[in-house]
Amino acid sequence: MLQVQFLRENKQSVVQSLKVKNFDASTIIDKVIELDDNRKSTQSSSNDLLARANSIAKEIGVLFKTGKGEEANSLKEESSQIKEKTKVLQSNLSEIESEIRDLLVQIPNVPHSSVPEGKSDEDNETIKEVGTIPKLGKNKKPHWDLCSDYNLIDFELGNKITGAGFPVYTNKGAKLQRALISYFLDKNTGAGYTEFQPPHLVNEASGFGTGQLPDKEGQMYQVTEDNLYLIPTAEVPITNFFRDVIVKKEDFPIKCTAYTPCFRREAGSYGKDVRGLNRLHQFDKVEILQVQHPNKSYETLDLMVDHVASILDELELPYRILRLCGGDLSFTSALTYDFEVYSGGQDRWLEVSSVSNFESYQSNRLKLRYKDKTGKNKLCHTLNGSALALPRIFAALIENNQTTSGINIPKVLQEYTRFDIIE
RNA sequence: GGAGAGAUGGCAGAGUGGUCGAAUGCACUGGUCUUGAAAACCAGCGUACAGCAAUGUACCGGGGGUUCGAAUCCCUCUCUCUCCGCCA
Repeated sequence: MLQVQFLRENKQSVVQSLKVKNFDASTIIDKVIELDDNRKSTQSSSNDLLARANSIAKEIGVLFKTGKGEEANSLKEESSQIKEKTKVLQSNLSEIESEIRDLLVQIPNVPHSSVPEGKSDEDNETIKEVGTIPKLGKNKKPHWDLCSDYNLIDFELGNKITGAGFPVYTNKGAKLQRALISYFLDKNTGAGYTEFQPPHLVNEASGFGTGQLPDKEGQMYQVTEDNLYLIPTAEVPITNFFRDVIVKKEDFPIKCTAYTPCFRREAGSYGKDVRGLNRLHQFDKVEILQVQHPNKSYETLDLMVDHVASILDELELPYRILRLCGGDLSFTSALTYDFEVYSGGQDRWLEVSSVSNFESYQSNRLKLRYKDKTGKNKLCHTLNGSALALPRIFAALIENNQTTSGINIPKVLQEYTRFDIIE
């Protein structure tokens, strides 16, 4: 959510920048400012009345103390009239405030100046491509075939006990999964991130804090009996650690990492995108997240990108880094780099990480602030990314490393898996 | 699941109808003192909105009510704790 003050001061540039996201902000900003003017004047007349009512109450107190209670009657009369008036003003005010809020949540975050124009993922800008596309020959298989050949994942069993999109990892598949989680967490903590194990269910307030609620309610699994939601990403619980928090500026940067399963309803997905591990209702992910001073957040974004890249380097997976264009950039992000690995069995790029700077967009909603030099509270910047999402890494690893004699495990994982080949 | 207790500022903890945005202690910040530090002393120290400012208004878990006036009384919701039951 953007701040009204910010919109007032930067209307033209905001409108201009949001064109990159294909969003016409002009009318909505005018409406917000108009409502905010209205808010100010309503609040100020209400405050004047309340001030009078407060002083009447004090006067009456004095009158009663000095035994002149009967002189209070006319004051009481005035006070109850004031009460009528303020009641109306107050209800107008809360209506105006909720209208402003409703409008503000419709305005996406302002994209960073480096965000390229574009309508869809086809317009994303490839800024780096690393590694070589594997040449697998014509006997190559996609991961779903490899999974059944080598007994790594039982999709049918998952269908039986839960449904489509809930795979059962078995044998060396389960071990590889566990190895990846440990390896990712070790890499992240090694880079200074503090490890957390958050709850996998969150309450309504947390859903609002990170913006899943009220709009994207349909994307989350809900436990209605207790009014809790299964997390779609660790970002939700971890970011909400910082809801209503004022951090000390010497604490910057705050770096968190967590492994969690992620639950997504993925309503409306179909086709080759959902085959095998490509898109699941439950999947594992290790997330990294930082809270940073506004002056340093872009420096931090670069560091996070480098960090994710170093993991993919070690896994020896070919990957490319994309700068998302305005049309593909998420609602809340100012700048996002996507990581895609090449999965040789399917011959396609798979998104495995998305690293974003939200600037103060999340912080404003969360009320996550720090005290600046003059003691004023200012909004922090938040950033997060996957390091990394498991299923597509799993898919790319087994597809790219398949040989006629088995699937080779990259060196860096072997101390975690305790085997170097799946036969 | 049953019974009870509670929710106040960063923390601890007073406050049961008026001058309480809230005592006191700790923590924190600045100053005096000191070669330096500690101690002691002095001062400051919640958040939001409006305003150039003085200041005003709101907030004592959330919402509603009674009253001229509510942290304090009433209703309701949420959460936490204790005991019992169940249990990894």
